[in-house]
Amino acid sequence: MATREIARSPAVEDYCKAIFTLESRAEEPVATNRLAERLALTPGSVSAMLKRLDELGLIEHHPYRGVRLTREGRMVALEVIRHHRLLELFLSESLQMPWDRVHAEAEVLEHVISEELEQLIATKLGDPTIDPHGDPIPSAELELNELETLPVERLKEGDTGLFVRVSDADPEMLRYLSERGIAPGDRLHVRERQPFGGPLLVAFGEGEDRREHAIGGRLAAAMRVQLDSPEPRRRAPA
Amino acid sequence: MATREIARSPAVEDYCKAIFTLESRAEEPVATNRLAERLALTPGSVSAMLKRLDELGLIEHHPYRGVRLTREGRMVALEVIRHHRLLELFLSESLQMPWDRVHAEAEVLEHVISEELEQLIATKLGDPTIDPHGDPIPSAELELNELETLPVERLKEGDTGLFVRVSDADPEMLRYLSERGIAPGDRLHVRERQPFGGPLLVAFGEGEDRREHAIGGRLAAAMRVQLDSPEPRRRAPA
DNA sequence: ATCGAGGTCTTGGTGTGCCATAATATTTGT
DNA sequence: ACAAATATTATGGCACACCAAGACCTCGAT
Repeated sequence: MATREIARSPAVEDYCKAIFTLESRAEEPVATNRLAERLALTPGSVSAMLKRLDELGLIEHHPYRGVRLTREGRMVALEVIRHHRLLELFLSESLQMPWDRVHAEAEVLEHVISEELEQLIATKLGDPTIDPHGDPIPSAELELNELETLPVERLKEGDTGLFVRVSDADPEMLRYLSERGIAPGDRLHVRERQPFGGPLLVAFGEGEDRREHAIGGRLAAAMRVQLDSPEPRRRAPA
Repeated sequence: MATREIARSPAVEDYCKAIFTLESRAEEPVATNRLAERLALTPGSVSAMLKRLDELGLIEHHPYRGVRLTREGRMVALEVIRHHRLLELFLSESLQMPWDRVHAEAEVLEHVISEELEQLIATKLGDPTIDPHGDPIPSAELELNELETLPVERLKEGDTGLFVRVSDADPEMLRYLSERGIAPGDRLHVRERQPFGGPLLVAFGEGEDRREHAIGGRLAAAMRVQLDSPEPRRRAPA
């Protein structure tokens, strides 16, 4: 029952990666339609592929019930995610590629770099643990430690914390943030929360650099924060 | 009649690249079998693909007569070769990947890097003109200037010159050379030429570093030299 | 100069991976 | 219990490879 090395096409890897991230957002098995949506494919195509992945032993597919990764499938996903995030950091750090472009480039490269190149890049970067968007990088042994974070939209007035992470998927958003000098690692402080699902007024940075910005909409959902006072919080926004 | 950007799969690019290099070794159009051999495919597969490439306007295929690149096809080839050689240099220079491994890695990466990444790499390396094996790198405008070189096997006793280039295709060979401290850029001097197609005794380097090696067989064909006295020479070996 | 023989090349039929669309099946909410 | 939402199967297409069969070319012997 050795790990099967066959049939690891870009498509297969993309499916595993997508299932992995959808799986870690919710406890239930992943639905075909969610997957189709995320991969920008038709449900029919996805259904067919799921059958194959099941036969390959990468997922467990219970028809009409959804899908879960096997241990093996999870390894594939983590491997690819490690590649992706190392590449993002590498492109941004070593080649000065702008923040908002590294994602698209890494999306392709992640499927083709050798283990040896992965290793060289990791070493060159000093075995980093987070990428430029604040996403944690799985270790060489494929251990991933996610930290507990909240999206900005769930913060309350007076909350302080560290802006740690932002989805890398939308270049527009990243450009918006970097134009305003906001980046993961910044301290933040919620000054005011407007009612009716409106934006939050948030101060970023400290001392001289301190600047206020209104954060709302999809942006407030994509930006994630590590709270100073880790007081537990329920699902629903205030 | 704008340059058609469609249908540039890795396979298509590999065909163009292979045709390009075969074409530049001989004046006649490239034969299907040569191509099949170089790409490690069956002639049948190649034949089918050549038909497609012709329809795409990348080659001119005269059935049973061989194949030539069009201007457009040549551009595709040069673009990929530029990628390949920049990547080789980058991997070797910026990431310390050993000389004999960069080729295989570049072989895959060359098809997937964006124009922007190409640009960043070129800039980082200072717009280099030769790669670590001494192969010239096409400019951003896809101009390639090959220098006149002779394989070591065609040198005569007493010849001196610069070892400028070695085929990147055989890692064994590259490892052999680097173990002995021989690399493109070394000066060389032919001490003795053994008869009956035997090896040549060649001194590399100068002063302290000077060392003699016997070079023969496929190695003597793969290593190329820029002669000090560019006295013209005929085809056949002495 | 003609006629094979043998190498070279192309064609045709297949298979695989991955996608699409359309028709069909299953589950779910009311 | 049935419409709506969700998922699956069936069928087809495209890219790209393989093998086997047949077409074409060349060259040497007559």
